[in-house]
Amino acid sequence: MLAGMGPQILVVDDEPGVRKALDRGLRAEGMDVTVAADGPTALRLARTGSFDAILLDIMLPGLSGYRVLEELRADGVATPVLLVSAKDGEVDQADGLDLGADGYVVKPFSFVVLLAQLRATLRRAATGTARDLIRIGPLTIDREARTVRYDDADVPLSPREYALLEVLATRAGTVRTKQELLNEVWGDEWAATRNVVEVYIGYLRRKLSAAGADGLVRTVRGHGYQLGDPL
Amino acid sequence: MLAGMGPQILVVDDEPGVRKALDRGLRAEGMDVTVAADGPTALRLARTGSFDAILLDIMLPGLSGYRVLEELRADGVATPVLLVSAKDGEVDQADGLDLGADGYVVKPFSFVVLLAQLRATLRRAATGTARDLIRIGPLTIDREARTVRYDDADVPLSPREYALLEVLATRAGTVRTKQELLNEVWGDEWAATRNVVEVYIGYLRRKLSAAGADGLVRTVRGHGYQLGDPL
DNA sequence: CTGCCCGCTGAGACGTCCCTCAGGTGGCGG
DNA sequence: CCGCCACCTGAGGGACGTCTCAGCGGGCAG
Repeated sequence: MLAGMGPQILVVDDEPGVRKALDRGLRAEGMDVTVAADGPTALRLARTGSFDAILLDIMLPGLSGYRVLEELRADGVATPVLLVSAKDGEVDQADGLDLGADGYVVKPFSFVVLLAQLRATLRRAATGTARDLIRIGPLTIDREARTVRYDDADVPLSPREYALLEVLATRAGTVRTKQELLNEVWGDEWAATRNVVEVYIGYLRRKLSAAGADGLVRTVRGHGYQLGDPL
Repeated sequence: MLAGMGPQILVVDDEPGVRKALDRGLRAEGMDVTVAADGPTALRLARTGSFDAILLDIMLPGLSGYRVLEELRADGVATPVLLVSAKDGEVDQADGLDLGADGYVVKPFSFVVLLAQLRATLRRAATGTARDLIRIGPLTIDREARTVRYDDADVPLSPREYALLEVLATRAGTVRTKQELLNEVWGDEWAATRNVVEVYIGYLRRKLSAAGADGLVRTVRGHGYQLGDPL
């Protein structure tokens, strides 16, 4: 694999082990990798605008990844950025997506997952497609990565919970009956089942509430459920 | 939502319940839906070429979905087709992907999953991007849907198993050491662990073997593992 | 041929996800 | 105000995914 053939990737991380692993893995995928260990170096390199994507760790000594991203965007550099956040919730005031990030990966990440995100980002950039996001106030649903964020905090959902939330979110403000939800989330041939929907609404509320989102899913007695304010 | 505004979808299924559910669900997403209950009708409608995508059940009375797809492609109709297969393995001689299908959904499907596939298909068609597939002989890995097929049979893998296979497949024919696999599949900060890789290689081999693929993953004693024939 | 060591595999512990069931609670009609 | 019924919730069981461990077997070096 010759240099200059593949997409140019800038990897920014302060841990040498992570840098090395990403370097090797991405090169094996035919990408050209440049590494940086700190914020200022990352900024200087990124400003050249010669990269197709940037993998940016948030926890950096001196200048946080958020700040790097912010400055880049302020300078008009539009290179796609994938934020890499530390394992714990990594609460921060600024919403990375609002700052212009193109995706998140949460440590510890499997390389395959990171690679999928990176490829998706490159593909979007190449074709000029927008990211497939649903935004309802501070709630952000990423339909491609199947992740949910509230106020920049990750909301970990099981597949079923995610599917239920997505269905509710696609028509936020309208009431969906339990039967509709059963059909769309659980499948078609569900003969007269139990109160699965109620239980999962409960799970969803609990997890959303833990992330600070209370009252998002409201019950319309005798009709069904509804996400967010009525239309 | 007015007709004519969204993507035109043709839904072909012989079960009225499924047709109705898909019709409602897709319309709620802003798509324009036309339904057909049998193969000949589907063919007639699809030949008009006025659809953006076709959801095609394989089990159809009279004319199977495979045949419908085959005839369409023979007629030069390039409309993207998503095959919907019955719950069991649905073994068939013809490889749907070879016939020109753009994706698979296995019943019973959650609507959210089907929708994600459909949206991806529409996006690809709109931007002219190719599907992200890895093919190694009769083995097909769909990196977008994270599914694996062997000889047109679905190989169900757990996330870990899939990740391991994908990493092996990205450089088929070359030997990957266990340490590399650990780094790329399990993550970076894995201090001196046990024989996880060996165990998962075992799982992978068992599942691949159950699908008819024997000897795909070979052991290079003292070095690591390798997918397929040496280069 | 023989012993060592790498790799394989079965068993099992542990967590998570999915679903059911049986009460409890609170809204709303009468 | 009272009772019914829709909804909620805690408890629990079964299935699955993930990882560890211990013992076995077979390749390969000596």
